[in-house]
Amino acid sequence: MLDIKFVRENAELVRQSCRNRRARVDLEQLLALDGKRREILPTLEALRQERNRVSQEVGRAKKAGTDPSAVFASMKQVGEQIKTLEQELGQVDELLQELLYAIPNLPHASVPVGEDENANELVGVWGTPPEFDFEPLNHWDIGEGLGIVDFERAVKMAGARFTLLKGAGSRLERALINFMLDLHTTQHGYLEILPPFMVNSKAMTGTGQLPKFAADLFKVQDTDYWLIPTAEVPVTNLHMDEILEELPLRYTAYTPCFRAEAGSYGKDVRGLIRLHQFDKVELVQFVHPEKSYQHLEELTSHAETVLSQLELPYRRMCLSTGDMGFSSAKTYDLEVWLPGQKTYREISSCSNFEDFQARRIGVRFRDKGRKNTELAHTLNGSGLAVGRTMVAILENYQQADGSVAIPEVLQPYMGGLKKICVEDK
RNA sequence: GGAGGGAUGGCCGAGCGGUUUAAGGCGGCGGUCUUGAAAACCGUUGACCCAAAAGGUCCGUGGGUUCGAAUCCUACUCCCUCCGCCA
Repeated sequence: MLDIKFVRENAELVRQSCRNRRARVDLEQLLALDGKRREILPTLEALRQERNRVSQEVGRAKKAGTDPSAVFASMKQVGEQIKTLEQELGQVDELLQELLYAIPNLPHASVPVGEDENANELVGVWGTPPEFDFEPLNHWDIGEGLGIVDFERAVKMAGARFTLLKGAGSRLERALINFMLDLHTTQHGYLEILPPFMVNSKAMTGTGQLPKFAADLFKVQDTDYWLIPTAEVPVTNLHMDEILEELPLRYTAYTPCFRAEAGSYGKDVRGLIRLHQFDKVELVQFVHPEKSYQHLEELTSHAETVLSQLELPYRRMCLSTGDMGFSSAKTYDLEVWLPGQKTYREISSCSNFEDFQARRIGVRFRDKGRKNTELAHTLNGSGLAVGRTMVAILENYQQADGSVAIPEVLQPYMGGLKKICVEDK
């Protein structure tokens, strides 16, 4: 959520930003409501001041033994006026809030302006795509060939966009989770969190999934519980309504992620790329506003370290205004090379939300020795999407005989296994 | 699921209709004393709205009663204790 004061004073900038982000927002109504609010407030406060003053007088009179009841009739009217204005203000506030919630974050000046992903900017490319002396397979053919992924049975018990892993596949997933968590906690200074996998509406609103994107989420019937679409939600809400004493704070969390994937019919229907449930290790930071872009570089490099340690070729993109997430001010996507599909695919998304989420969640901090509180900046990034990392390993490490080599750093997590062959299933 | 108890400032905790601009304590900060520290003593110390002052809001959340609500009524949420069930 943007600061209403900022919107008021920079209406044109906000209008342009919404246009660049392809968001339709009724800014005129918002500004009109803001004006109305600022009209009501002084009147209301003057009346309340009057009521406070007279009430004190009544108290004093009663104590002194005189009869104060002469003012009661007129004060009753004041009370009624206050109630009327409060109701009016409440309605204005509610609508104002609703409109404010619908405005996407302001993109950082360095973000390329553009319609969609075609306007994304290539930041850099790392690693060399492997050469094969055979035609590399898709990960679903490799996985099924090895018997470590079962697409059909998962569909029977759950439906489309669900899969299940078996044997060395399950273990590889588990190995990846542990490897990533260990890397971030021991090398990058993150504290591991194991959060709830369901959260309430307030938390979903805090990070920006609600109220606008309910259709992308799964909700538990007859409750206020939503399945988390990413660990970003519980972990960023960790410090709801708190004044932090020390920054930066770095958290990492493994969770499954649940996404309704509404509107993605026909996209990535095969394989492990787009599922209703997938595993992810997330990185979240709470940082000082002056340093949040340094931290974005740092956090992104932490995600990149996972890729480089796994020796997977990847590139970094800076998302354009049209392709960025609603709450983000700047986002880098890391895209891993997939030889079976001969393309780069998103495996991590690292964003600086500046104070957009912090304002909704109420995360502030106080500089040592300072009196005022200030909103913290929040960031997060995938470090990494585990299922897609499995895809990348299957495709990049595939061998002519149908087996898949295990990246060296994962071998300790696989009980020393160097290669998944058909007989290992 | 049943019965009972509770929710007050960073924490503990008083207040149960009118100088509450929320007592007191702990913690934090500043000072006195000390070579330094501790102890002791003195002072100070919530958030939010408002450019600021003045002022206003906030005692779990919403609604109500009243001239006036932390205090009374009401609904909801959450927490605790006991019973039941249970990995």
